[in-house]
Amino acid sequence: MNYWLMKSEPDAFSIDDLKARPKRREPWDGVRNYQVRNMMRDQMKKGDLAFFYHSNCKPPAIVGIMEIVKEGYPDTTAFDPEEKYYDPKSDPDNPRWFMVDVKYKRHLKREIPLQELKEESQLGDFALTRKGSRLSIVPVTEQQWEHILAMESGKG
DNA sequence: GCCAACGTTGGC
DNA sequence: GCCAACGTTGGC
Repeated sequence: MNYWLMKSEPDAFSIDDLKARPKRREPWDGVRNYQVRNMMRDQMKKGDLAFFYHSNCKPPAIVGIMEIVKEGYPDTTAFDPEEKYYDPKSDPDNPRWFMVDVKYKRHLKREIPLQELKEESQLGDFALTRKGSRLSIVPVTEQQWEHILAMESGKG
């Protein structure tokens, strides 16, 4: 059982958008970064839990929880020239990009802003707040997961 | 809108 | 394999 944090710009796809999808499920497509691709293809397992993080907004924050419901499989949006994330170098016979399916679990009782996560020294070396980190999916340790859930009800 | 930090591309 | 140029991310 692994834990993750997955970023999305709420203007493009928010947690409310996910909740509104049929069966509250959606493929997490459009990732075009090799490190993140590798995580989705190799490490993310069915049943893993992930924080939904709103990025590039005010304030950037963890807003909810979702579950990985389908493990890595080829990202078909890479094959379609009509798609925003079309990549002519991804061959259907040898796909370059992968995605997972996620399912909405719940909103947090309150949003936990990035600023608060940065100030929380007990989170230790957290991939989200590491200097220069720009990955759209980052691993979360079990300790960090539990601590953030405690922050959910501990303040605000 | 700015820009630091990274990642990717492609000429050599 | 090096590295300059360029593109992207995402906080601020």
